[in-house]
Amino acid sequence: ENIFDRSRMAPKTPIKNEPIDLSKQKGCTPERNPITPVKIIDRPQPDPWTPTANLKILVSAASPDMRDREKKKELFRPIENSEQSDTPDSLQYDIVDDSTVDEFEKQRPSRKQKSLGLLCQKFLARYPNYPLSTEKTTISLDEVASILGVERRRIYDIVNVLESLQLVSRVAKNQYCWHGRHNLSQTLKMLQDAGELQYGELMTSQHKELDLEYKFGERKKAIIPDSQDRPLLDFSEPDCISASANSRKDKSLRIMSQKFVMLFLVSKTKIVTLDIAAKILIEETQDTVDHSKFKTKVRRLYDIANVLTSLGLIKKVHVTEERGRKPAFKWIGPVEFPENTDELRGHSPTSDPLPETPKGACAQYQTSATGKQRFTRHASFNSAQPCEATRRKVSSEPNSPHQERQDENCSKMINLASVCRQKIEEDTGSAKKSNITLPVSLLPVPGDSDFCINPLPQAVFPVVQADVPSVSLPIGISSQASHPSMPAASKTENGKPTLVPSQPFLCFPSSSLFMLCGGLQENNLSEPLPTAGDLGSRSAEAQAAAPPTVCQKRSSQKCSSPSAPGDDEEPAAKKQTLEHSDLPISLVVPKKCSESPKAESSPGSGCSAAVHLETNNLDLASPAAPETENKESTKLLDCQEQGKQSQKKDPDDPPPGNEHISKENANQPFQPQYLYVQPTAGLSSFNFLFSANQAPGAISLAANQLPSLSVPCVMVPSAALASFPLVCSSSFTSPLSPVPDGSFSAAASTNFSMSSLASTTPVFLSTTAVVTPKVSPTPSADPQQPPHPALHLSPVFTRSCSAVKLDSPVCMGHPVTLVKLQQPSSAPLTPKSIRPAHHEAFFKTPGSLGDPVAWKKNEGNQTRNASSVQRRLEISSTSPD
DNA sequence: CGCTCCCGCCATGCC
DNA sequence: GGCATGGCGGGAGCG
Repeated sequence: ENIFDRSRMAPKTPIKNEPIDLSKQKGCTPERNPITPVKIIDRPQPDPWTPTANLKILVSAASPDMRDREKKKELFRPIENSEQSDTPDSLQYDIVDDSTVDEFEKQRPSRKQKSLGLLCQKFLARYPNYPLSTEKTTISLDEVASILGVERRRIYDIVNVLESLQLVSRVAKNQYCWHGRHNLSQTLKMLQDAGELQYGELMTSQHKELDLEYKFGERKKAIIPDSQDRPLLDFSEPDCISASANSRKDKSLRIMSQKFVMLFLVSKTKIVTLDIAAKILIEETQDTVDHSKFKTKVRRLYDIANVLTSLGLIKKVHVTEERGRKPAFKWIGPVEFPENTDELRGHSPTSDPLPETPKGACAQYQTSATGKQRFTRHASFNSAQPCEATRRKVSSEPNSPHQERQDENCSKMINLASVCRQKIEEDTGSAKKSNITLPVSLLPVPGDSDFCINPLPQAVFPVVQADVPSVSLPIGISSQASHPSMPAASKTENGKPTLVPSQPFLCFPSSSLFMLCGGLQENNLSEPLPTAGDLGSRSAEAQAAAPPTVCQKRSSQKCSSPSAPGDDEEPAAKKQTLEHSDLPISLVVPKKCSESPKAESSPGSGCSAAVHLETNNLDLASPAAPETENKESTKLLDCQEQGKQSQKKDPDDPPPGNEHISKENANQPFQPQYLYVQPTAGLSSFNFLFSANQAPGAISLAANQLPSLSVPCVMVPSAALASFPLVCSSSFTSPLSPVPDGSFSAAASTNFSMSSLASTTPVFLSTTAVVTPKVSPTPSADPQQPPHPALHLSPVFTRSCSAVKLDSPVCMGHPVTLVKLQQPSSAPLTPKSIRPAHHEAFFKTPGSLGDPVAWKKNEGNQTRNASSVQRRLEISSTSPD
């Protein structure tokens, strides 16, 4: 009763201050009153009588029904706020006073009730997820604001995020059109593609790297390739197209939202920590990031995250790292977007992404963009925005057909994707740069050959011939299971690349995939190794080739083939463990591991030291030492992969006991092994993998440097590898001591096993991706190390190595994960060093590749276009810090 | 005390 | 100048 009184009285006096215990109230009345206007809540002291107030009241009065509905819905909604439902204060309150319209505020509904997330839910509750195509729902910002009882500003926050996913589109001033989720998957797909381009490399390393990087200071640059490229972008302006000016700023929330989503889509683990996201999103970069800026970004991310959470696309989780627990969000939305064929389809140069794409916008977009500057992925991405901006200008016209707009958007996005593709293609073709990840689309089906044919072949062959891939490493990919060996050819489902038995090489288009199994033809198939799982999480499909026999088919699926004995998955464990939802996830593994000495065991190689280093990071899983390794190794990467798998299986639940699984895997002696060759300059885009299976001898290159000709190899876009942890192992046969990596590698952990053979043979491993990440850390950790360049695998390097060293020890590149280099680089060879050396190798080597032509062409550009890796290297080298 | 993130000031741009 | 948008960051709520 008291309450009532107050309320009544209240209207005139600002009572709000009074703290009333809502909880009490709640109890009182269930909802009786439908009518109460929700809002008004806090209206401040200002008199109730203000014009606005009246307006609001009127509005609310006008649509009580709606309100009710909304309320109810809210109540029912589970969401995180579920608790609130228990204590639905605000709502309840309203109800309570139904009698009093004024209701002034019920006292403040706790902060939670005013949260953007809840507000967004309310907002979403008003509109159907899948509206009939026929009906077009327009949203009036003012109306919604008043109904929901919030200021418009808040509505903008929601709408901007929704707009980034195309759930709504702006029709005119103050008006938005509700599209619902019909296009959501398409949008996500586009974002995913764009994300791969943009952040593909990152993915792999993801957490670790990022962490590391920033820990060390290098951070973003290294991480984000684009930034380097494009100078301008950032928010600043993309020059977009046609038009007009775009106000850059404006869309930042939208852009941020898209980028944020992209990060999830690209992330293997599907978990993105806020700080990492913030760092990545702060494009600018390099410099220090001012703390304030960072904070601001984080605030914005919370805003976005709240909306995405309401949409059911992400959920909050915590990641436990070395440093402690960090807030993070996990993607719980759709992961795969099957339908779009476009992507898959290839990228014919000309092809538009979508046939349907409406007009010109796209075309314009592309052209303009292209013309203006080289695209950077980033740029491209941004540029899209501008378009929107443009559109917006126009928007004021109510007339404009919504549909078109939407289409435009879509088309824009698509265009972006296409543009990116093109760009990539170009690069690829030219063999320039790099490592950039190729979008999946790039490699179409085998049939398409465009892709394969052009670029690949050339590049490939030469390489082989020229020298062997210098580095061949057998790599074991932790991932999935091991398969029994299989013939080379395999392909993936979608037409991903395939191996043709006859052919020596495989091309994998997408970054996603990866499993490779090299079948060695003659070489010694002898033991075919099982292939690895795919790395690419999502891509399970992608797969690999396996040694003859077994795997051929795995095509699409991950390799889950039977072969994998239970383990399915990736043995590797990442250190992280994901917990389902709530639980915190621990990314980190015990640090100790790093120290773990076990690894050292590798016998004889001169390089042992080097190995060790790596080992730390990597787990070696050798059959022999599975056990030891297992533990740690498991930790490593699994998360990612497992996560993926799990996702596939169960999105929500992480695979049951990642660790367990991983262990199992670990146990298994074999992991697929591949040899990885780093991309040479010319080839930069691709990575070559050779099957590890082969007998060491065979592979080892024994005699010639080129032993391999016969060996089949797979080319993988660097990006793809990025995802992998890396891998190498020479023979499975004798494992070196496995060394678990203490560090967690976020992404990729892999197990390596070095076999004795390895010892004899020199192996270099490194993933490009890996490298990158490392780099940053490295420097920090170690002072620059001039030495080591080798790892790179640059062909040249390799060659030399091979020639010289064949017998020698193995040098491994780091796996991505490695984060830390805790170890002092005891070994000279350590991967760390990789970077610096690279440069030279990179640049100089062209010849080595074998693909002279391409190479040359590119050369000029190359510098500019240096692959991301290169860039990184450069950067790092250049700026140590 | 730190994580969240609400709130609203104020800049930007268009009309 | 007014209005629509939305960047931004102070500082409060909450655990």
